[in-house]
Amino acid sequence: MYKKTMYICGMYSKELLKGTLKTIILKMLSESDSMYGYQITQKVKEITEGKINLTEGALYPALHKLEADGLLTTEKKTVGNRVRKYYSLTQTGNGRAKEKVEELKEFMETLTTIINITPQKLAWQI
Amino acid sequence: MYKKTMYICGMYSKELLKGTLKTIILKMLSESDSMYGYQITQKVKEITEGKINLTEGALYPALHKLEADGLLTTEKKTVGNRVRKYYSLTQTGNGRAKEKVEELKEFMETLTTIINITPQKLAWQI
DNA sequence: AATAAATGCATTATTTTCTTATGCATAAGT
DNA sequence: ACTTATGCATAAGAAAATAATGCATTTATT
Repeated sequence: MYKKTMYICGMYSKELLKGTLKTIILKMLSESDSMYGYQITQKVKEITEGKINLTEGALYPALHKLEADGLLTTEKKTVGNRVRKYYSLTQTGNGRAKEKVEELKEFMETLTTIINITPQKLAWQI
Repeated sequence: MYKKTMYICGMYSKELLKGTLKTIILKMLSESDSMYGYQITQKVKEITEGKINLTEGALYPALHKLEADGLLTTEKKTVGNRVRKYYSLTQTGNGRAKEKVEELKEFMETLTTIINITPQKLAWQI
């Protein structure tokens, strides 16, 4: 039996993670020379204290897409008897990583303004 | 001709908005007795200074879904010759709104920790 | 007066993206 | 022996958004 106990993606409503996956991947890779898929999931889990668990079904397609888009390059390394596929940012990918992180920051600021509005500020009708 | 110049959804990468739409809707409604669809789009646009423009194709299905889930009730009002469909939170919806906003806040905090990590903190290999 | 733009509802086809489940394979712990 | 962890990956299905429609009224512009 090769039953695999897959974590559901994160402790949050999974919905929220949508759209942020690629940014997270790019950010992780921008902080390291290279990482392999499983390593990314573990590192994200560690940093977020288990709050975000990337699923493989989401991660690998995303990595492949980023590679196809020329943002990542890959290199296979055999460690012991295991093959790891290391991903690293291309020059383009490095630029894109910065852009995406900036974009996410701005978006979070905007969301904050929505969340912080008080009934007073809304207390008028169009 | 009834050409409609629809805005692309927001100035941000549309991806990011995914998963946050319902939370935004619930938050807006929690600050007002009732709002109609178009009003929500305009209010969000105003608050975010044009950075988030909700599209109708996303908004209305989301509103209908929230209503079907018992979080919203609707009431049609005729203003002039126009019919507006006003949405307001049910008691359940009010509770859910608070939950979703809290969840979003926590998620943003988690994202911040990812974004703020420095190369130093990552400078080790698994 | 005619035209364009804005206001207001809504649906549909398509695409994107994620979840869930599956599959194989090795290593390490119990 | 069996389970858990490590490591890659694909595929079916669901979910949610985009983009494009459609209709009708009102307001602003020319």
